[in-house]
Amino acid sequence: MAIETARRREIDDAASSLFRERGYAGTSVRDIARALDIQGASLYAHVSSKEEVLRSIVDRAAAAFEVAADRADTEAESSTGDPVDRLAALIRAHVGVVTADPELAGVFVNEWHFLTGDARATTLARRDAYEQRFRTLIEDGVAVGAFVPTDPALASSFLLTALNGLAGWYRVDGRLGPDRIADHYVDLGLRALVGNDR
Amino acid sequence: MAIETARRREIDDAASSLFRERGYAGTSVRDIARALDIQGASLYAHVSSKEEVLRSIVDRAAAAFEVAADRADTEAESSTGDPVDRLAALIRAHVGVVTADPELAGVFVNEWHFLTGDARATTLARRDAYEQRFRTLIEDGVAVGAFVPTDPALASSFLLTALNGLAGWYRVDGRLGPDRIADHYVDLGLRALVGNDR
DNA sequence: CCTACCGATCGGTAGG
DNA sequence: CCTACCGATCGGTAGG
Repeated sequence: MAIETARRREIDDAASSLFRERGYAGTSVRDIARALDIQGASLYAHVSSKEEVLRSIVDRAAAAFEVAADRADTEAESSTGDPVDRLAALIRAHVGVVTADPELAGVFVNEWHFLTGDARATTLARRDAYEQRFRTLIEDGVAVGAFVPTDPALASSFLLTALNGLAGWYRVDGRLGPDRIADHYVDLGLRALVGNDR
Repeated sequence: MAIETARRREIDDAASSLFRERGYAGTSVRDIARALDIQGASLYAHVSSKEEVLRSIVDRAAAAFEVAADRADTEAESSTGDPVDRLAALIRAHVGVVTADPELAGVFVNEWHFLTGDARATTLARRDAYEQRFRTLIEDGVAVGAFVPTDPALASSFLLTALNGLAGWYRVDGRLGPDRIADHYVDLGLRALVGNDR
């Protein structure tokens, strides 16, 4: 785990915002420094490389999604175990992470592939595992007849890209707040899989 | 309209592939040239700037989506006028464009914001107009009771980001072919909006 | 389409 | 966190 000072976190936050707007490759180390009112070279007092900043952001985002999904799953499963409720909780958790920090989520979704080496491989594995939660849940739901018979891999890709798309267009001062968006996304996502009106 | 020679098109194709993989900012002019086995500077015999290449790709992609949507709309409307059928045709058209040229579509979806000036403004307007097709169709469908009462702007964002997400993960040699994917995406998209099983 | 070259900017280091 | 600096690479031009 990286050392985490207040300044270090300010760097991540400034970088998240820039990476989301202009992309990782389109953002220079000096752009990040300028946002913090320091010299470009001064950034290296806190950070060993530009990629380390991306790594830090992506790691924190991945953890946020995983923690939210873990909590959603235990809560929903302990209450009913119904695949419909569990998927609803998972969708709500995902939307919650995105709306709580759209910069963080946006970088995780769109910029992770600029990572190299182990960080890239590890991130890919975490992304796969996260998507697997959706896929397995859909498989289970189809198996017990809670969901319409559909291709679980395709359905989870459809759903997850829709949820991730939110990280691209969500604005804090938008027309709909996080809860209203979550409600609608749960409705849309479940209806796509459940088929009959509930 | 730009001059279109065979070589010019090869440049676009090589660039599309690179832009989709590494992003516009992460791809150098020399990367594109290398893919064509020429010198970096030689590219400027065919092209006035790196951004012009992006502009050309984005314009062609935008036109492909518009043409496909126009055709889908006239065909579906002339047959029934049913919002469900019209949306099905629109989804199928969109998936068709993406699977026919995922590089072209991927660059349009993810790299258009690197455009500047008029090209950026024009592209933004075309994207808005395209999304408006979905939104209006959903509004109409809700109004006549063909779709579940839902927020049309949110529903169209949900749907369109799911469709665009396909440009990120679709591979020509993947498990499912274009038609199967289109079938499933139509099912998922319609079910999300129609609510009761058909 | 090539060679030769341009100024600007890139990520990063040295030494304080 | 700063100044001063590094080699490499960037998009692009001149002249053939």
